[in-house]
Amino acid sequence: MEGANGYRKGLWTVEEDRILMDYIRVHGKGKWNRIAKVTGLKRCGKSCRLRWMNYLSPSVKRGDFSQEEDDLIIRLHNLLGNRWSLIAGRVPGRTDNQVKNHWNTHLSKKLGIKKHKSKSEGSSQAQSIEAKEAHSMPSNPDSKPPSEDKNGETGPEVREDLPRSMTMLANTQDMEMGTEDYESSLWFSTGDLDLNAPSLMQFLDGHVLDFVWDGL
DNA sequence: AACCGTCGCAACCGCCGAATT
DNA sequence: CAATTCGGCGGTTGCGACGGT
Repeated sequence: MEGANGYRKGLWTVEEDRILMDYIRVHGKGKWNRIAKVTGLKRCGKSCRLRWMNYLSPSVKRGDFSQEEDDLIIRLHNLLGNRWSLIAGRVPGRTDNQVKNHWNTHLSKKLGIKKHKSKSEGSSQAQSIEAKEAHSMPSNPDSKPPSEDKNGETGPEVREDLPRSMTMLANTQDMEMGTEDYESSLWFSTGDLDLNAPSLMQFLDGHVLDFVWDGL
């Protein structure tokens, strides 16, 4: 159970959880590598951080994903690919690990998406779409078709205040989300989508969530 | 009841960029 | 400025739970 460096591995015990929570209550988050020294906990800093972020943090929502969360994740994944931390940042109470697991175990099956083995292919583009479940997406029979937009707007809107790529992003709210459309909607390459660019981050913070919710 | 295969989730690993020394 | 440390991310693995035979 202990690695060569003396750190424990595997599932956390109740006692370990308690020690970690006590530490964070007193010292706050961060300085994860200090925890082992300060508390005697035989866990590396990374493991402590992960345990807190994915399980112990009071902001983490437990339990099944709702249909709304599923739809939101599907749409965000469609936009962002496997940027789990970005996606999770826009699904309240869910962690990147939760979102990633949920995608890999439930949603990718639901959508008929196969994972490729190859690591180099990365991102959502590494995934192929099986035609068998075409038009099953978003698999919620109650979900409103995009055409029933709240404003009754029809057709893509060109936003002149945004770069072209942003406009295209924004217009994805009007996508028909059949599986084939899902595939074809992956219009960007990871190179096109520089998520570290401040403009895009501002865009995401200010816009994406709005239209994502509107589209549900 | 025992065995076996599958599933789902928690945790680990390797890598990278930022911050610090 | 180089080396080291730290925090974060995405991909992958390990294992317990569960269902079928």
